[in-house]
Amino acid sequence: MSLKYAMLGFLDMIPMSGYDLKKFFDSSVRFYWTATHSQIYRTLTELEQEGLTTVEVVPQTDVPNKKLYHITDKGREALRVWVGEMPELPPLRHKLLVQLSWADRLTTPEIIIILKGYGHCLQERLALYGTAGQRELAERGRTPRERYLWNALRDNGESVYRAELDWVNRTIEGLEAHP
Amino acid sequence: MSLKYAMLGFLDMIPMSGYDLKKFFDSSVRFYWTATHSQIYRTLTELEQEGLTTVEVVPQTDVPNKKLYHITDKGREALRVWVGEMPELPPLRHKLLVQLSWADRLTTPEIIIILKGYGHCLQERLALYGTAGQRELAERGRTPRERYLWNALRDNGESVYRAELDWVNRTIEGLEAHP
DNA sequence: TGCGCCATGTAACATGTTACATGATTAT
DNA sequence: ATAATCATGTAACATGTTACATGGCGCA
Repeated sequence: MSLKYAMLGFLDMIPMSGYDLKKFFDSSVRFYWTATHSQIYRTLTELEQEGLTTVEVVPQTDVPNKKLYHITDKGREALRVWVGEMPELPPLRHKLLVQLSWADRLTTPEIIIILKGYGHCLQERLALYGTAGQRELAERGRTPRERYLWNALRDNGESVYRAELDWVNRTIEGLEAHP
Repeated sequence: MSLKYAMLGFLDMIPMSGYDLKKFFDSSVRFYWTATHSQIYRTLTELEQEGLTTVEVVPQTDVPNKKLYHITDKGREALRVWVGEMPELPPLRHKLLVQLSWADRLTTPEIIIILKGYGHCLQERLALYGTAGQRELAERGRTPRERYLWNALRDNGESVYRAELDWVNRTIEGLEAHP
């Protein structure tokens, strides 16, 4: 369900096409929700059928036509209700941790290589959070409170990834004592 | 794919039924992978078709018959290979963060209620990590290194959830300055 | 009398991924 | 030449959830 409302939120900022939505997902929400273009086009059709959006076809010269999706009042109301729902812990599906569960089949250096690989991914992600582009995104919020919330989202990602990076380093150190 | 190998790992400890597997998932792996019984039975059929397991039907009196799944040599080899794969960041799908993205539609007290609700979930989860049962689980590892790894898994969960809990409290404090 | 444990499964649905499919324009 | 950008979509598949279906035993 979250995808639907993530999309509605974007459409409530400004009407856009599936192609535009994909770009927004890749550039801003990438860190806590992802979607492929197949999923986005499918979901746009559903949103329209449910009356949460309407479509406007914009003819363009030279480039293909664009279908601009506008949120309806019903869509805005549905979004408001969903945003107020009680949250739960996201169901974790952490491949690395499953691998480590059964990693006693590998040598210690092999396990360390895997952990280092994961640490490298974490560092890349953290570097992205630090870029100017990501900081500016939060400044596009429409009210001071929205800007505060968007910065809090970045803070969440940074904190969690940093905690995992510390854990990776701790775990490698401990492993070196297990030959 | 992870589910398949999470199951193979359990079957390599001791042959068991789908019912047993479900209990193991609920009691030990629950924190970083989950599965419903439908999924487990479906996957067991697949594992058998791929020759990674064999089945032994154990007649029982009074209770329904049991199908014990045994891992094969091919299964053990497939597990070893999978465990050595290079890890990636798990794709995050964090409903709370999507909600917060669009939460400017709510009043500040409403947002704080949601954050507090999430903080409550985190505390419950952290309390589980601290119980004796969870500590003992790690002690069932078959080698010192496996016990070390299983404790590291618990450490990962604890660290990440604690980081999120700190973030929740920080964010609530900051929000109280935004009326 | 009703609930939880034991133990299996199927069916329908929702969600997410990958590959297939088209086709013009612009930059290297 | 060839790749990227713009812009749409479908088909097949993989994965995950919920509801339906059965049936005996032991406990409160």
